[in-house]
Amino acid sequence: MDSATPATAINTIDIAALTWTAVREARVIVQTTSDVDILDDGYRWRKYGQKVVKGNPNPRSYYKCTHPGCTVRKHVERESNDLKSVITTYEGKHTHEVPAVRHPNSGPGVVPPAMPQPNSGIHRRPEPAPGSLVPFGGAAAAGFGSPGQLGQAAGFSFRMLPNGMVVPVPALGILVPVQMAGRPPAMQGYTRPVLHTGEANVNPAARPVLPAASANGPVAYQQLMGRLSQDHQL
DNA sequence: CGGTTTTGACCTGCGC
DNA sequence: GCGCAGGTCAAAACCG
Repeated sequence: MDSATPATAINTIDIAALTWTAVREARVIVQTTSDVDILDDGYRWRKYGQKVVKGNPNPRSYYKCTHPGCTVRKHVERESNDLKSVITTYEGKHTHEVPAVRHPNSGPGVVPPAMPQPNSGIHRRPEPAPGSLVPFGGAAAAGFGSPGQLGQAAGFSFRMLPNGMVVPVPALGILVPVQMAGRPPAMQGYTRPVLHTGEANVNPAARPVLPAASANGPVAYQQLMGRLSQDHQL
């Protein structure tokens, strides 16, 4: 039994790297500190596979966006040395709006809620991880969508860095829309960047300037995607 | 009944 | 050329 509330503490989220290939494929890696594996980003995902990767006893789960025609995929895995750390890798760009069932009034330019309601979540069941996981329906929603649950932590912490770069994220959220300098479109041979928050793998010279964007609240992933797309004129 | 999750097998690519 | 690892697909089962 948890000593704390069942609500997950989403402390930090790092969009650590993104890779743009010649085929307009976006890769965004998000690292979160959470008890739940899945980040409820408002889209609907269907799990299509699970695999144990070398060097990590925790299985990696593969998800596809369930929207017709949308080929966006994401992988979710936990760090072997930190079960609280969840790494979500998004590949591709959504060709549709967030299937939100709650804010039909959200127009362009409007920042949609970071997290939809538990009901509009992604999956019905959490993965039977050895840890004390809670159904992301409630946990994710509580963590992301309820400011009161986590205080300032309710906001997202976004970090976009050149692939393979790591930056320790402060407690407060920061949005960093930084363009990728580019990386060889090595889809197959792509190697996941090191994703350890707090690790000193950062090249100071390459660190982007971080605008204070967290004050306004959380930022949805899809907005992030959209921003990236605009930056790259996809 | 529809949609999603689970699990195993198969295929492809890379490294040695 | 062989082996290893990663990623994807397909079929069956389960839940709402």
